[in-house]
Amino acid sequence: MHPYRSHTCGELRQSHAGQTVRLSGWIHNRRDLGGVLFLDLRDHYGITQIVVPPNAPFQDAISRLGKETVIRIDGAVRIRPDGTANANLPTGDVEVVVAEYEVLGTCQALPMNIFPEDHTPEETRLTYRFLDLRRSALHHNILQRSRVIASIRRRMTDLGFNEFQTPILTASSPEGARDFLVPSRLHPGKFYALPQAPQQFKQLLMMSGFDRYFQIAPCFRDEDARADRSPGEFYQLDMEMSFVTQDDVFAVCEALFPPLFAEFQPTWKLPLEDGGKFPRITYADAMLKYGVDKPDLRIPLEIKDATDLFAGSEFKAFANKTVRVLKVTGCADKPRSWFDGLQDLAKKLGAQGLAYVIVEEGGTLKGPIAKFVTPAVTAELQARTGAVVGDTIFFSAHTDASIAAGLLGHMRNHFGRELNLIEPNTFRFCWIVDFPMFEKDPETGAVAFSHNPFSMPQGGMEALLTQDPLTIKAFQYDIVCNGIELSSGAIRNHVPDIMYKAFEIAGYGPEVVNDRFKGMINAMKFGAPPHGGIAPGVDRIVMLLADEPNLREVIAFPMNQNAQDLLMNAPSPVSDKQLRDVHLSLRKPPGQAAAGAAAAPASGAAKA
RNA sequence: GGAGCCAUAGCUCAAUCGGUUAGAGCGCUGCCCUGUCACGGCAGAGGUUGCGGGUUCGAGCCCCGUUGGCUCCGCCA
Repeated sequence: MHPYRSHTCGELRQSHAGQTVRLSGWIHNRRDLGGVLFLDLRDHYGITQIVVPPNAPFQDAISRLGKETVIRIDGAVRIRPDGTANANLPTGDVEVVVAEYEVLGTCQALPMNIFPEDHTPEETRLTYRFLDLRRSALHHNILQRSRVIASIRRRMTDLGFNEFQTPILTASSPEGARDFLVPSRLHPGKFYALPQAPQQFKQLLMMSGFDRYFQIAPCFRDEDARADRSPGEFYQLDMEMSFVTQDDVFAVCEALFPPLFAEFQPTWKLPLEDGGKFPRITYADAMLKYGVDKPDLRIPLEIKDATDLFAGSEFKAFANKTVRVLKVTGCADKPRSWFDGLQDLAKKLGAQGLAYVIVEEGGTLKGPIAKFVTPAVTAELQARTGAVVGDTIFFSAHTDASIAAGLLGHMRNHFGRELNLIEPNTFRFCWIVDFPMFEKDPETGAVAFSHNPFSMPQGGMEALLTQDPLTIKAFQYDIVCNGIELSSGAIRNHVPDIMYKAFEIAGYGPEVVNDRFKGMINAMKFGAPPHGGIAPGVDRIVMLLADEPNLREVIAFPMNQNAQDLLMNAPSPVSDKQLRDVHLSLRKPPGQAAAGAAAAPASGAAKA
């Protein structure tokens, strides 16, 4: 017989009755009735009830084993007595009467309960992640992640894509997020960088003639964390295609995502437009109607412009500023404290406050700024927003249109949650298209790339030569689902002259392009195909499919908000020898780092 | 870099307006219990209320500072 098991803990049924079996697993729970003792034995596959009979010589010893001890048991499968089956367990019709057992792994006092799965501080969960991962909720999420990725690979292959690997140690990129740097031992003073994305490599693969590329690609960016943004590293479903238009890229995503999401969340609604397409919203429209470039379309609220209504107003807070309004139903009867809370939230977001009026009988307005709104403007506001008696109209005004829009964008999401307006159990996808190619750097006022410098400007060279750069749009697009930016992509610029010109507009001479994008600009001069792609975030896809609000719930070993791995204790100091090897000295060694460095050789020795 | 919230037993939480010996459930230890499945019952151990300072006759509670965590802003081509 196998030393550990003949069956798994999720396997036994009535048909196994009478067989002698061997099971191994964790002691999940224990019910000691004095005479008879029940153990729930758990492994990856399930839970099986083990019975220790009253006359067993080892009953006292086995009853003292703590939860999460790993044991092996031998025993006979039998059908449970009438009325004692457990319908909640797949194995609940049977039990195993233990004849012999062996402890395979002892367990100390636990820092957290595996069962029942009560709330535990995240710091504890991350420090003891291997315990957290045993709990069914997280265990299931991680397994689901594995299945989602397997499904993605199968679907991408079926769509004609080939999977490639690209380097992890590569060159630092001049734009974008901060790089993680890796010092070179062989080249003193030089550094590798971990890729922020395999952007140039995938384009080079297209120029190498491979036509359809994908990769479940690790990406590294040294930026601060958010609930939907892991610090340091994350995975993208990176893809790129040759000889395609924007519509061709969209078609691939529309063939991939709806069936993928239906596979893993089959009961949820996934509304699509005719032909199975995602709605397309221009960047400008999204900023106007939703105040963000990643609108949550499950929330049935829409922002309207009211700039013209207050253009010459005597109300200085609104006059000659961009004014946006948001009608909200169902909050007029909220107490004053609720509206005060909104003021605090608005201030937190950097606004002066959040002006509002409530529509009353007869079309009059109530509220702190009601006296500044003339009857004519009131009528027009009601017409534009559709506000009726009992509705509240919120205002946002700023000289910078995007700030005015942004405040109501945040408030729109806030109201969605607060007033329970979010359409339940639904995935609302959309495309955001026509992103601007350039934007004004708010600090320097200079023209800079707005997103990806490798995107093809709409209108090509002619647009670059004739248009105001700030009006040029790019073939640059995002997929958004339920207010989460799943991915961004673009049709790339494959024409060297247009590339040089675009960089010139952004303030970089040809020598910069030649130096920093040497491989790619070179490849573009030797017959580059038109190409484009997109890179949906795998972690965010799994987060949506698992219906989790936080990325850490779908990552096996995540870092905390401060980019620390509490389980592996990273980052950590290194020894002086390691630093010397890579020609580094610490600029400002803090006291604790010096102490840690002294201890490092010991851990190094342990490894060897 | 900045803001908000949080920090009480191993874990989840409570402790009235600042007032007697800081409580309960889970877990742990011991005992009882022959059909439980979140088993039940009895008893017990377990606390520098994150840390430092202050106000006060008296601080878990108020004030200041600090550390850590989460969320958000900046940042994320």
